[in-house]
Amino acid sequence: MPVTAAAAEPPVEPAWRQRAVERSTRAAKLRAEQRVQRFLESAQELIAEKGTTDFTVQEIVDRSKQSLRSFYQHFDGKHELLLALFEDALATSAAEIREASAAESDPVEALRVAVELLFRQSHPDPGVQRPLFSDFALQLLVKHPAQVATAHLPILMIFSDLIEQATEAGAVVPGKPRRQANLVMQTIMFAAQANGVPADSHASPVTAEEVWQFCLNGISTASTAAPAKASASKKR
Amino acid sequence: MPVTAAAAEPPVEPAWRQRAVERSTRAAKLRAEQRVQRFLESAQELIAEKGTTDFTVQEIVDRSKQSLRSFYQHFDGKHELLLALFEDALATSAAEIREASAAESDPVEALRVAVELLFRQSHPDPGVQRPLFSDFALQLLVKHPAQVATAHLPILMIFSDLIEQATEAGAVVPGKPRRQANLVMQTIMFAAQANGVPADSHASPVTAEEVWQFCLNGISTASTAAPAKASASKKR
DNA sequence: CCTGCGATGAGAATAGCCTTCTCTTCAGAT
DNA sequence: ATCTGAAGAGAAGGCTATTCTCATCGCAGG
Repeated sequence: MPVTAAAAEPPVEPAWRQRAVERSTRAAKLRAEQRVQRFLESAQELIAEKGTTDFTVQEIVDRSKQSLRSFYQHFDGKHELLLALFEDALATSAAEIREASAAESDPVEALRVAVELLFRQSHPDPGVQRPLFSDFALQLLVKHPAQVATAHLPILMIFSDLIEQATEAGAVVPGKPRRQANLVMQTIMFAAQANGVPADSHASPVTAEEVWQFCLNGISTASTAAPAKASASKKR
Repeated sequence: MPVTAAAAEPPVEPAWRQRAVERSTRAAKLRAEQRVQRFLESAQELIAEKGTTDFTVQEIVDRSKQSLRSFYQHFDGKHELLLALFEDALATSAAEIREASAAESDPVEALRVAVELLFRQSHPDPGVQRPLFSDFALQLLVKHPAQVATAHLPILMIFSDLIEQATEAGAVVPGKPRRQANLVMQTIMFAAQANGVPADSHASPVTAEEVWQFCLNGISTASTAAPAKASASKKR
């Protein structure tokens, strides 16, 4: 078994060689990225058109005028492609939320704006489907929770920040912003998702306003430290 | 085209014939139910063993010592079977919750018990997997929300009742119990589900206690009617 | 110009599933 | 005893993702 040559040996590796290789490589990398981009765009078109992530790999390939061979050269599989789109969508979403909430001076208002915007974004709107937020996100939640957590991170951070600011402003009692943000985020996203469709007639969908009130109250006194030996009811 | 004979004609339909047919039928129905039962039990065993709903129909068939032919005679497909198990599981869950909470005299305590029990039940425990609550439930949520709503109904009722009682006891301010119950239920179930696995190391799972506090506060002042022109922050 | 190599295209082949179909067999009702 | 409908056995169909084969193509180095 020979010693690993290309692992970590800058001293014996002539710099010119590296540069040469790098130059050779750059062009190829660019082409590859363009191909990847075409796959991604085709996939997004299909999602927009079919309102589902149930298209076939073949469809992506056909639409992007490329080949299966190439697809699997660039992606580990359909799953990886969807994951890429998913993270992208959430990052975009996060950016929008951050921007919208930054426009508010009052911390509580900022939080409210963020909550309502996220609610709308997560809502299965008739007209503009967002299968990446429903379809795929839930699948992912079961099979690869860690990836979901990663993808949620940007949004989580925003809410964490907003809650912290609201706390500092004295609008809500101190708690653990990160954990509170977690609960708030999940409540919003799932409530929007689960109540998006009429389902049974006797249950009208939950509104953004309701979710907002629920969450605001929810974090207003979230005591987490107390061991609470079932004596929670008589605290204070 | 002959007139429909067996549709709805009690007057011309001799009673003895009905009884005769009924008698003929009963035995067959029993046998059918036994077969269905065997399928269901085999499926549950598989779920318990594999911790997933990803078993094949063939496996169910083999284990139950029956045939594919028979399986599709009794179920519309794998989906229907899972749905049956799902509803059953939730109904059982509901019964447990109702029983546990009924043991508490204080309405708030009763609600707390219910929340924590549902949380535990929805939690992907290492050891006792409950794929019906995660795996399948989420799939269903995307494709057949109405069926999920139906299956959730029993549990929803319980929480609705509990909240109402707590309200009457003056423990929480009046709101819309049904809608509040909806939010509470979803928050609990999804929080348990999403935070069951470690995911990323920097985020320790949410605890039952946290969820309880969050929900209790959440419904403690859920004003839904007021247009709330951002004046919410200065309540009381 | 030529040559070799890695990336592509085109599409066949593989594999895993659910679901349906055909052909028998069998149990129970009349 | 016969007839009918349910059930067993297993092949066949259909749909996908994924892999494999072979022919091309673009391009950097000789």
